[in-house]
Amino acid sequence: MPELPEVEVVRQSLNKKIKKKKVKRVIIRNRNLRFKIPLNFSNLLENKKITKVDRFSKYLILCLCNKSYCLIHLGMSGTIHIVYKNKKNLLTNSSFYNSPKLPNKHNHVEIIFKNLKIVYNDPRRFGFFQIIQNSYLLKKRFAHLGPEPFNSKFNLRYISTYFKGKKKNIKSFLLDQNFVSGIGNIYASEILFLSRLNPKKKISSLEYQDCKKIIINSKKILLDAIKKGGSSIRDFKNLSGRNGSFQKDFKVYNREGLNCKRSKCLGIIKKKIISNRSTFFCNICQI
DNA sequence: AAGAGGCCCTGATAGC
DNA sequence: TGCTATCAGGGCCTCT
Repeated sequence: MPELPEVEVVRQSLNKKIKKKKVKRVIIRNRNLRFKIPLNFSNLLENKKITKVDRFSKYLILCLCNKSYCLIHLGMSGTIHIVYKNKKNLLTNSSFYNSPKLPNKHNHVEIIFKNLKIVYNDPRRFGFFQIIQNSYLLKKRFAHLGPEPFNSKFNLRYISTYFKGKKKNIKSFLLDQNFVSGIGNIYASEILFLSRLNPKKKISSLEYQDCKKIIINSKKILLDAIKKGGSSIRDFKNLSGRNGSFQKDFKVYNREGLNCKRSKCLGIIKKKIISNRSTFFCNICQI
């Protein structure tokens, strides 16, 4: 489900709902996620105020009033649902009518506040929760991750330094979170289409202009996706149960066999497995 | 060190 | 209807 834009959309709505609210109670329904939720997890959250909801890359960060942090990663299939406690609220809140029915299977964690609770659901269990004790450890936790595309550190000098001595194709670098963090399989294909670059192209053959395009278009695609509420393929919805709409803007992802959307291009979208993931590109305008 | 590949897990869908 | 195979938006680990 979630690449940086989807996680950012969740962060924004979550921040509105739980910022400055105190965690009353935490219920663990199922500890089994990528990392097993530790027995003292509830204790570390209960009675703490959420100062704000932050994000880095694809990680949600609940900032707690005692300067510790609760990391949430949604993995491939993690979703967060919001449930209002008060039935009157339910009936008057318009978002209620758009809300998906709360799934009853694969709910792992419920974080309960005074008027509402958030429920974490994750069928594939690739997501996780993790408490980080302080900002130093938080920094350390993210130390292996490259800059987000929005960061000014993601520049030409950085890219050429990083590419030195490496030989893979450009698609696998966009997916490499050590190189640049936040881009996933969907947006990697879209960024390369916009840059007119073949995903199989080796980084050694990239020109100065190509790298420039990658920098600009990474920001562009992700920002555009955030603005449109993310991409809703499968079950991604924001907390109000609304779909994002960026999937309508996909130029190549999931469009195998269809015509290229670039004006006057007569190409057909092809699908190839690159770095173990489906990759989509136009066979004519992406050289 | 870099790169390829496998693995964690469940569910939806396609094909027989 | 029911079986099996394949695929899915992430990230970590091991082996060469």
